[in-house]
Amino acid sequence: MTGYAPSEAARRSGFSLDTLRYYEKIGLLADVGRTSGGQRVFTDDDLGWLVLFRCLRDTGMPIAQMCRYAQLAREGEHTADERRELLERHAVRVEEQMLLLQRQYDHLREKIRFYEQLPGSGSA
Amino acid sequence: MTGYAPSEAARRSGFSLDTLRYYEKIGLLADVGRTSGGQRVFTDDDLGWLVLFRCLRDTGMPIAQMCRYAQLAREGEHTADERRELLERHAVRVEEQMLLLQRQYDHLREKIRFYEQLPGSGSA
DNA sequence: GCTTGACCTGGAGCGCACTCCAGGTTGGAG
DNA sequence: CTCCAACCTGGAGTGCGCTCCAGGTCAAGC
Repeated sequence: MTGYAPSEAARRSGFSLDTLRYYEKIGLLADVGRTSGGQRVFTDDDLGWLVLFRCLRDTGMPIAQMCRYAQLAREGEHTADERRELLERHAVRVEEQMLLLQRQYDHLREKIRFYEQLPGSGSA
Repeated sequence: MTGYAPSEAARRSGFSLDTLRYYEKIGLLADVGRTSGGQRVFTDDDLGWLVLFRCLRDTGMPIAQMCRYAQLAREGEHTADERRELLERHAVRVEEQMLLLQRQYDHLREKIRFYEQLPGSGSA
């Protein structure tokens, strides 16, 4: 049960201090420990959550949906199915996103090739 | 030189009418034709630009950068190199984005597999 | 000629996800 | 004991990219 100072948690998760506080304020990150003086102490478990949030944010999940996921997890084991489904649906959206990104990347590369082969055309 | 009504341009480009007007207002789309009565008429050339903007937006280019690109194109052939470089740098960022997305997608799939194999654990 | 749906303008408003701030507290190093 | 960097709070502000609105105009079909 190692404890991490806010700055350390920020460093490890890649979120800013303000973002960590914000995530706690909106209830995404719950029950973060405190010192007697009121300063936050993040556990390995908190860090695990942050790594998950990093993954979900990087793949474009809205914060509201992450809140829902976290809420379900807090409610206990019986929500495991719903949580899995939520992640599965998200994964499908990510697949679509990846396909679109690949398609548009190909367009972009084609456009660049056009510049390389026919330099100087002013049209779009 | 076919002309398209705003609603048709919106349908073909996937941008909303408001977005088309917005793009014109900020100078991203310039010199859009008008009827004698003041209603917009989009040309195939305009549509070509919109398709490019769609590509750049879908790959995450900020609007300010698209404006810069469009501005350069308007300045003439001598900016072709700069335009190509701008697109190239963007393409590199897109590649990084695709790698990150793939990595985080893999994490997500791993997480889902975990739910499928060990249903019911409450931790993150 | 009249109707009606598509279009026009300038400007305000929105949703998201932070980010910053002022003014005060904490706690480890020396 | 003192110092100062790191931390705390509530709340305001920011940046982006649209999106919506009111109040009016246009133009194609009947």
